[in-house]
Amino acid sequence: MTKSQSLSKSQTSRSRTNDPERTMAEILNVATKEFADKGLAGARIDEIADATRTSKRMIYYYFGSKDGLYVAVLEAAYGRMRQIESNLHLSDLEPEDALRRLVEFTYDHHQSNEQFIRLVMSENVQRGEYLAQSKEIQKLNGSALQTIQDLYTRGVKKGVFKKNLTPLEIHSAISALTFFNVSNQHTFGLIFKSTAPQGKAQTLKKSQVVDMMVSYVCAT
Amino acid sequence: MTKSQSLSKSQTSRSRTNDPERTMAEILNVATKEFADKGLAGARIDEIADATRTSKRMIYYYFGSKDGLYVAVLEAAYGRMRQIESNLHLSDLEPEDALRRLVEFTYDHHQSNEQFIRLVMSENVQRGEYLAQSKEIQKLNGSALQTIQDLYTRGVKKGVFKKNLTPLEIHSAISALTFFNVSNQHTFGLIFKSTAPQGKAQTLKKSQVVDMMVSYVCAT
DNA sequence: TTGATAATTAACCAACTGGTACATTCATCA
DNA sequence: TGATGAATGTACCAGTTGGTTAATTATCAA
Repeated sequence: MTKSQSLSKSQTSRSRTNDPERTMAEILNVATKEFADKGLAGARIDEIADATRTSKRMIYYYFGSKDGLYVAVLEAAYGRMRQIESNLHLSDLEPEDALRRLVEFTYDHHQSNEQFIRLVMSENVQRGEYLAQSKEIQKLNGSALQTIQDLYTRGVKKGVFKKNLTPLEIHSAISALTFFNVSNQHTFGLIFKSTAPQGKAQTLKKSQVVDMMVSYVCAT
Repeated sequence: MTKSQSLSKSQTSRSRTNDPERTMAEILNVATKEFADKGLAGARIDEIADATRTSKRMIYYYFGSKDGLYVAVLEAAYGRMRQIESNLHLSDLEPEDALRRLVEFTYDHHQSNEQFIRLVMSENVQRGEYLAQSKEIQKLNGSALQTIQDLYTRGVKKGVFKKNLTPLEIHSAISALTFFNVSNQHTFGLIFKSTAPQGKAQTLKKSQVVDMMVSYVCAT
């Protein structure tokens, strides 16, 4: 327990802690929630500040502007994403199993990271204008494709995969099927809710997405 | 040439035309562009008004509020969409050809109606909050599914389609593959642009989407 | 200890933005 | 024709919002 914590909380003027790292991290954390929730235009700097133990001034001190904060949030979110992605160990598995595993992982990952998906949606509504400003982003392009490249090459060599597919095609298809399921759940739910009475269930089940990808990639 | 046009344009006080239908239609039209472009929170009533031959007052006169206008825009966009969708004649074709045709149509349609896609994205960022307010929306749920239902049943009877798929599953898969391609083009383009040097080309080609759907729906 | 710099607070502001009050003109029908 | 309601234009407003000014406190190297 530090000395500052032993003071009464109602004291307004006494005892401040300087902890830039924690302040920045907290701002970024709260801002991520807010931007994911309301988008760039819908988010309010004042609300972000209020949800923080620090003040609005600090946001401008560390991030310069609302846009600057938004870009920082995007960078952090994409960074986290890449890190998680790189933790798969697909090279131990047979190509077809590896493909299944990759699809299942991506499905679950999108399913449980709605916040990230909402940030990506917002950014696409803004035509990638802010993501383009980030220099960090350039670095993380290849990794996901490399994983697929390896897996696919092994499968083709073994004769179980169709020839002439590109890693980008495969990645796009997996992304499309798993992303849409989360991103468009609300409008889809409204339009087809009477037809699909499965409660919270997604319209595309995990097994279906796996089947689709397997039947597409595997040789007939 | 009407009498009003023969007057000097600098005349501020003379000659007004009352044309409520045209006024409403123009507002709706401009608002659709603006909301599709910037989203609900990003759009500005003043900018919409300025892009119109009428005034901001008229927006409130006819649509009550910014939200009201936004809901009207959503309704009109979904209505147009449904109408176009219903103009396919798939019952003349063999099941497999009909499926191909449906996928191709949907692909092209999404490709050439980015405005609609952007509205749907915005609305999903807002968790469907405004679409849910529309009573019109309830009416248009079944039609797309009915088309697929018919087509699918024929295919199963003929033995060319897999059994135990639902129309909703098929519709979802087609939507996902064609929607994502447009909706996420910007972030995807930024991350994989160095890897995919095809200029404006989408990452998922039409033929690929058709192949995926055919190989998924058709019996092996 | 001290002095320079980094971190933080609180009050403030000008521009923006959704919305409105009010006066006025058009269209229509008795 | 004239009067009544619908349609429209102008000017305005109050609350919001991103951003700032200026003063204060913590931190740490010399």
